[in-house]
Amino acid sequence: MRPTVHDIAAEAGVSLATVDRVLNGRPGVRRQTVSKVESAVLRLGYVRDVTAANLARRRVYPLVFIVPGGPNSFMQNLTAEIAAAAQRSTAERTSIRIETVPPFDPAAIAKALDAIDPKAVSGVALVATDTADVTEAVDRLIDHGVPVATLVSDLPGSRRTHFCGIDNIAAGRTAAGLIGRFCSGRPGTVLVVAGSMKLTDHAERASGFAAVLEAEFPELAIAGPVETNDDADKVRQSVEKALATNPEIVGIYNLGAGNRGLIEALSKHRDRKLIVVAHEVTQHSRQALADGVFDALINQDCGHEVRSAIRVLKARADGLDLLNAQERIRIDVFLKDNLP
Amino acid sequence: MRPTVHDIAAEAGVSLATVDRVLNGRPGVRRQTVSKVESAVLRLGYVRDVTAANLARRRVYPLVFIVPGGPNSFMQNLTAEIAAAAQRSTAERTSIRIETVPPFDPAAIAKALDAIDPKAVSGVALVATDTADVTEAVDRLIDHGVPVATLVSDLPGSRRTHFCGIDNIAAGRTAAGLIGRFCSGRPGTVLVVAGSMKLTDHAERASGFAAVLEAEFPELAIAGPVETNDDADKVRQSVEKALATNPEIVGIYNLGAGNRGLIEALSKHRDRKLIVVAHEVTQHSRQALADGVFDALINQDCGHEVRSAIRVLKARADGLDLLNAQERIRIDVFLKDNLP
DNA sequence: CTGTTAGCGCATTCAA
DNA sequence: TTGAATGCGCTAACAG
Repeated sequence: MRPTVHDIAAEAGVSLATVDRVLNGRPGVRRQTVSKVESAVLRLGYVRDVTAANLARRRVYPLVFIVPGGPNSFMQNLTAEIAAAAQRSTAERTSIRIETVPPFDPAAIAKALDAIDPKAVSGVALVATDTADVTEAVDRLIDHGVPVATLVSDLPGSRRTHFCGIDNIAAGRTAAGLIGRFCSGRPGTVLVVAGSMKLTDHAERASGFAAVLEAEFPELAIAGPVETNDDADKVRQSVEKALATNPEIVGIYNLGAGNRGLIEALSKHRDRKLIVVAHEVTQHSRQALADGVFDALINQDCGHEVRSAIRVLKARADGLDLLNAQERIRIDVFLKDNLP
Repeated sequence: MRPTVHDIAAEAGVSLATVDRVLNGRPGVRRQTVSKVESAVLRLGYVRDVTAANLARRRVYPLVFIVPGGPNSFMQNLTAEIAAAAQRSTAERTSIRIETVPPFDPAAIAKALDAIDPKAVSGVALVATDTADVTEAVDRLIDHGVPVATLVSDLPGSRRTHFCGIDNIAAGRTAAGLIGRFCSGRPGTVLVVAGSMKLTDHAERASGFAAVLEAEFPELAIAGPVETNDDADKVRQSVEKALATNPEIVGIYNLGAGNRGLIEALSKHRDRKLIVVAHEVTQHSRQALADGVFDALINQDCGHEVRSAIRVLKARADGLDLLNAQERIRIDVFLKDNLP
């Protein structure tokens, strides 16, 4: 039978209320008494029953998610996953608010962060752009004691609590390994398409990609990265132009969004046998992979990211520690053979 | 404020105890009264607070895990993950017993299953061999109302509650896609090495592999599968013999265990530039991938599998439903670039 | 068949 | 600075 607060109280020769004060670090207890309780806790190996505590205190965790709006399919999936988590909120004792901000608008993110009342919230998660205003707004929340998790794209300069996303350098390296091997020694150029180098995830993918391609596949050169702000039309135009002007291109790595544009551009060049790797499984990219238009997709499970963010923020709000292995977001590699 | 049992009692004009009887489907309540309560539940949109219920009834979930012993690194990792989960048992209200049985011994598994007292257990998980005795023993437990989850390798002929593992056909297909593309058109033979075709996971991988290789890479023939009972020595001998006698071999797919033996055999043939794909990240396979001895590894996250099994069995014991997306075990594809 | 009552393990008034 | 008493939402004796 595991010990309860009653056992501690008896063992320490104090009342329930005093035990509770010590356990929760509340003031108004003599040094002497504190250590009496603490040693009783140690002696009996007491661990608090969190569910009972949450019941007694009627705890709910008000959480805010800040995500970019716009046509980006991945972000729409992400938002849907947050909404799904919000549906489960009573069972999980959470209360989730989704705040949509315009895409690629650091000021809007900073403003949304600053509008949050630190006392009314037990955690914040956001898809960040790596800019000074956002970093500062995040650190302000941290200073007010609010746990902040970055989602999908990290904010390395900040003091954010946790990053819920993949290792994007490794993702870029993986893309290079795949393209390099699929090209099987054929020399040429690989076009790299990105959304914005101001996004940490994009910048990291580009650097990981370049590192491996240079080191292991010297026969392949890199063109770009061209920046498209994740706009499908710009992606289409950029790729069409590159394919028209550069006959050396043997592969394309789209490390950002806008796969729709890429697919359109490729539809006119089915004869060129390009090796194409892109990110995120969406309706369009899935079809392209199945059709052999894409050769591989690198994916992050945004459902996992959202669930992880919630677990991390809740745990942090209570000062509990978490299961690291469970929070590691995997770099999913999909060929058409293992598409779920 | 979400409604409680008190609200239901008031709304239905009955006592707390009666509400509880109806909610838990216990007998001894008039038809009339039952429907009064049920309609009150519907009207107020009541959902039970599971944590409070578990507190009141001091619920614990006694779980049994049956796993093969022996030198297989993957199974050792799996056992370690179960042990880690057992450490967390107080917080998760579980009580986990690990039962180790000799590897490749269906009778031992069946015996262990039959030794379980259905009344003393709320769920069972096992790594199954697909044989009649095991299938029947599983179905007997199911008949006694015990939820049973298969772990890693499924038991398709049984009425098991859930399979915690990867889609092994897709895993085999993926291996074929990888080997096929990495061979880049070079004709030859791929040696397939398996543990035992009596294991559903191995059989499924072999069939998925063959299907894709035949359909998409007609220049590649298949030799095998040779069965090794996951014994590293047998793997080494089989591979050495095949490499010595068959100069056509350009690739190897080890869909079972015993990677140590494979690595030893390959160490004498570094000049042959073989494409090698194997399963499961372990100490040895990880090193082989980093060294370029292996070209890719397909992995299943056994920590995830164990956590999933626990969630599934607990949910099933209470008749709750679960988050399917969270329980899908991914086919991890590792190149040396994304090895964690 | 139905209701009363006393907990589960913990937090929190309100007095002392 | 400390303690007694009450309640969180639910279950389970025990009566009636």
